[in-house]
Amino acid sequence: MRNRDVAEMLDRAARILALRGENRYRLRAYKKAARAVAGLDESIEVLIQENRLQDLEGIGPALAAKIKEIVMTGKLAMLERLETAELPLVPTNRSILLAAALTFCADFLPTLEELPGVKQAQVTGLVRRRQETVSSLEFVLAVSSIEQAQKALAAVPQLHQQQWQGNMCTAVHAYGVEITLYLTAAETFIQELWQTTGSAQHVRKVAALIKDKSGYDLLAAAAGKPQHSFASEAEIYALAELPEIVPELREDRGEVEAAQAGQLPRLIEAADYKGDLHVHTNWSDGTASIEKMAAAAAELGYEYLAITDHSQSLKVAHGLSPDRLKEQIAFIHSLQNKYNLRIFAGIEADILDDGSVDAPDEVLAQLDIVVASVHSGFKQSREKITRRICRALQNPYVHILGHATGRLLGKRDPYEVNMGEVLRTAAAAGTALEINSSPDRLDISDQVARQAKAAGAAVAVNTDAHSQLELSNVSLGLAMARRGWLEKADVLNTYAAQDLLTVLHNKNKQRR
DNA sequence: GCCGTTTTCGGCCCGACTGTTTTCAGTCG
Repeated sequence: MRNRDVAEMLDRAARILALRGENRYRLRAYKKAARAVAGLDESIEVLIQENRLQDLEGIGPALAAKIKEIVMTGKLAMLERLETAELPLVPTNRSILLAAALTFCADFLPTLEELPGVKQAQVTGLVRRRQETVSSLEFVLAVSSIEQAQKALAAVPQLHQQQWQGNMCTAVHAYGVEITLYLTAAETFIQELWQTTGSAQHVRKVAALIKDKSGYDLLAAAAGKPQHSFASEAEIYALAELPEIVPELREDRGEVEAAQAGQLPRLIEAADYKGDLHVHTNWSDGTASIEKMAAAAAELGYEYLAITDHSQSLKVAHGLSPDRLKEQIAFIHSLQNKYNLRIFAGIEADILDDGSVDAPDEVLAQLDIVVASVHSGFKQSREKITRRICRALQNPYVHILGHATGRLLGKRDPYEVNMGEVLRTAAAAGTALEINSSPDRLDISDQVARQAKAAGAAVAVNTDAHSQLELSNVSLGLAMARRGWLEKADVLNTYAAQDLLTVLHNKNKQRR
């Protein structure tokens, strides 16, 4: 087993403990252990053989035993015990982050699939549409007999408080999250999947079109005996004389009309993504070295990676002084060609109180990429913070505005910024907006990303990773980009390295 | 969960700056 697999398992455990509302220091211990394992220079198996696990910082007897268990069995019995434990009978999570929801669904789906009489199971609803937070986790099950499936479900120890309403079951999972299950026959599985994926308005609109075009009442048929058994959702859209609309777009925000006009966007895909433009290292507040981050990015198949540590004003994060930054630039240059990817020298520079950028121009000019972000004065007035951000956007050295609203989902409101003005200013200045992929940021949001495109501003999908493992959060940012109707050409991270530099460099020329 | 110890439970990264500054809790990633 590779170190990264073990690290991912520990990270997953942390996410599940978070879902259950566990002690945050316990979570932190798991996350810290995950990072320690991910950052090892030697194989975890060697450490186990030589009984050296507890030499690692942050790994004590309990985590050492769990790491051994993961390597030996590929599983963690602790998680299975948690599932069957007496639960906190009140759902602990009213608003679940998409990242936690996806982890949970991936874990729970096999349990459902393996139930007697269940032929097929799939995630549906808001998670399938990749909404940033969800309240209930929804699944569709194709079953041979409803009665048999009901009986099987009643015996699932994780699912408490089961309540039936027709073929729909709501329950509380032992992790304290709300579950909704839709049971249907195999012949109606696709239709049920489509209807429960929603949104309700999207479904109604497409169903009305189908009725219009073919006279077939899809929604009425769902209750009775349907004439059609669909093999794919594309067949449903075909009845409406539409191309298939992907789940992320099904919000009734113009996607049906766009489909009718043959103008659906060709959404950005993971394969289009060529590199992360905002990551931290242990030069500031990241946990991994530049070399480790580069190696991890190369392993993901990236063409480039921008190292963007914090600037000097952010003392808590050990922001880099200009001298330290110059040292880092030189070090990054010395690393070129050592990894199978291009490493860009960059910075995440604070936008200071007056809108100036927290590094001297002389140093900024030496950088490949400058992300500018607000890290202070979150409670400033709308006028002041908007003016401040817009001034930074117009700075010739600034390429990307980092996490433009500063929100932390469920924890901190966005600052009062006039986003319309920010988007107009960004478009005029040729500065991109970031979709920050941190699970609790997802900032800018899907809807603002769409407005950015409409305003003519470019978007960059970045992770703001503080460890190698966090690089994989990019899938969340890409989901937001897709929900924001973004295509490959709208996103800077799809450009080849040289094209990217040309675009960034052109901004400098324009403004000087 | 770990860690460090005034060894067995309490605190848990860092640290300068802010402010309806008289003395310290809250802010930031």
